[in-house]
Amino acid sequence: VAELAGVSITTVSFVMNNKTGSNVWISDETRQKVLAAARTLNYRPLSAAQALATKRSNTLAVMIPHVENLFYPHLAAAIQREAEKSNFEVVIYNTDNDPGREEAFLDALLRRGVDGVVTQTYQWSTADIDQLIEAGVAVVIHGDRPTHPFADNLMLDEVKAVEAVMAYLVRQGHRRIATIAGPPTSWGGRLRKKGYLSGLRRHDMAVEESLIRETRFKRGDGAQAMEALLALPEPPTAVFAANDLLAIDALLFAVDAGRSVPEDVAIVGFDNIPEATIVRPRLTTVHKDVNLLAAAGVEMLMERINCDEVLPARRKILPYEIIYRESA
Amino acid sequence: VAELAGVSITTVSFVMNNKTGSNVWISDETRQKVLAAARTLNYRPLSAAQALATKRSNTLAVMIPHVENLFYPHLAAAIQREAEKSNFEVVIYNTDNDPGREEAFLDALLRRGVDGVVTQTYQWSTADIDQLIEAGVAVVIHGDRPTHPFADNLMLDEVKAVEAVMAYLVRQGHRRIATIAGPPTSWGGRLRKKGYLSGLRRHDMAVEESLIRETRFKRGDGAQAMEALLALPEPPTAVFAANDLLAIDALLFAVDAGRSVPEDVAIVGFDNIPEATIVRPRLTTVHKDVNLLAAAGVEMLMERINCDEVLPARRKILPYEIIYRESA
DNA sequence: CTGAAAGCGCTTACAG
DNA sequence: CTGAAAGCGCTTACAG
Repeated sequence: VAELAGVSITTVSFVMNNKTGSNVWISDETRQKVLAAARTLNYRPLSAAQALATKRSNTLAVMIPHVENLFYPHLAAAIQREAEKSNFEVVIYNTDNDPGREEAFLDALLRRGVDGVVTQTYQWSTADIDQLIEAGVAVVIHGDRPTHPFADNLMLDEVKAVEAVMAYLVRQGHRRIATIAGPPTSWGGRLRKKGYLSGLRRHDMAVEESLIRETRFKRGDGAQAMEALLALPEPPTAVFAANDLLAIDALLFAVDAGRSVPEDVAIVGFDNIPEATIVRPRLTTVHKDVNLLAAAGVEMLMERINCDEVLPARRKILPYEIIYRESA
Repeated sequence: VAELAGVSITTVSFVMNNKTGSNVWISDETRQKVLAAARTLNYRPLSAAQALATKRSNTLAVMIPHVENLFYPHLAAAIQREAEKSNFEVVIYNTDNDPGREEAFLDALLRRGVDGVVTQTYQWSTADIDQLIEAGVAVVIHGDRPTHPFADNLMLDEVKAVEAVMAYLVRQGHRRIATIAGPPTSWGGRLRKKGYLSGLRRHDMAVEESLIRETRFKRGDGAQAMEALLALPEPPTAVFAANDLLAIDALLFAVDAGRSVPEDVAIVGFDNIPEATIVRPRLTTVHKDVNLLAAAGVEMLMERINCDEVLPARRKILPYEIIYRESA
């Protein structure tokens, strides 16, 4: 390649990688020559070749379950910024919650030989994760499922967060609290529902099936759920939605239907996406910090990657915070 | 690799790639053997090795200027879905409009040896694009800059779209129309401003500097601009914002300041992002179709990739549509 | 119908 | 301080 400018290809490789370590020394003179040549030739080592030779791709992957929820693009971007600091590339993969696409992602991961992945998945089995681990890829999972002896978990204490929301709602005088729960197939949906249920219990409120609406995490589903809730003979005075997408949907439906929020129904969400401040009234919600998540995730990944043995599972719980705005 | 299951590594490669073409024939028997072995071994060819051997990465890159504008995550996701049909991976790169990150992206592109890229860039020079073309990567650019003899352009007729918006506003009786123009460094900003100006001209309205606010494309900037506009001795009765992010910002500011939209000020945006329907009043805007953009972009890329010579520049203009909602 | 061999562009012991 | 050589895991003429 760039040895057209003086020396051996070995030497070029050494200076490009600053391999001035163990028993390699490059004279300043040749180093300059090489650097100059590289510059004029506009030389850039092909990452595919490097990956092949070193068995390290310097690539991280992140899987996001959908794009329409701004939380995920933001998370992905944050991870990208974070990974750059360690000179890692990141490839972002959107599955739209499609099991087929999750499988395809697993395949792509393995074929590309990424060094690590941070993911949130509905479908992967322990066997799938085994494959990754065996292939030497580090994995951190958002949420607590599936648990795996050699994969890390990264999450908020979502149950506790929702319990705190419930306590707040009760303090506001609410005794009929509904939830728009999201899909039970998602760990987030399950955890948040669990928090709702235990919140009910702690305050001696009965669970009423009609106040629990399971939905997907899709735009539109929140409105539908809210419609059903408002049509109840005895409608709830407050509703906790399992994420902001749903909450905003529900809030808009209520407002457009002529109810006032929070007077007629209080609404609180989860995630704190940017849209939470552009609806009126502004959405009260629990803040899930994308940058914290990204930093912690990449850090855990890096520790695994820069370590020879495969570490046992770790679990990291990040802080949450309730953001009190106008909807509750 | 998987030849532990019978035959030569050549044969494996042949069956994996269905290379049953020119002078290669594989007996059904061996084919089955190989397939079976591959399955039990869970074999997946390493893409890095394939890329190295074939000089083709089967990867597309897309650069997006920011994430906070949902338009771009959506565009990226659409491109990803589209590329999958041709069995291409796509790597998404977010620059946040940072020139340094744009440079880094160029570098990453070249090193990774992507086959094609669709981009929208403020900073790349013709020389930068030359580098890509020479390296054999196909490039399609959103917008019309920089023009390059061997890169394709893909865009709406943004000028005409804005002229249509202006005509509509005039038809509604507006004679004092302002614009929140976005940055003049972006082609979108420039084009849309051009449309605004020519719209003014067509309807014999004078251009008034105080009615033209140049901003970044950042959340918050629209509010600031709207504040200035409303504080004018003679405020505008309508404002065209260069994108929905800005428009929504402006709309919220006006509403929160007690003006009614569109009675006191009409507002129209550009892009038609999902948020446009979650503000009240709902935003009137021009629809820029992400799926069309993605399909056309990937198609142009594929044509270049599957063609031996390098095609001369082409330009594709996509249709736009004004979506009339409540804000104007 | 199938295999041996060279080559893709790098890195890394190993010699000198 | 520097270079020759093997090897990373694939593909692809070329022989047979």
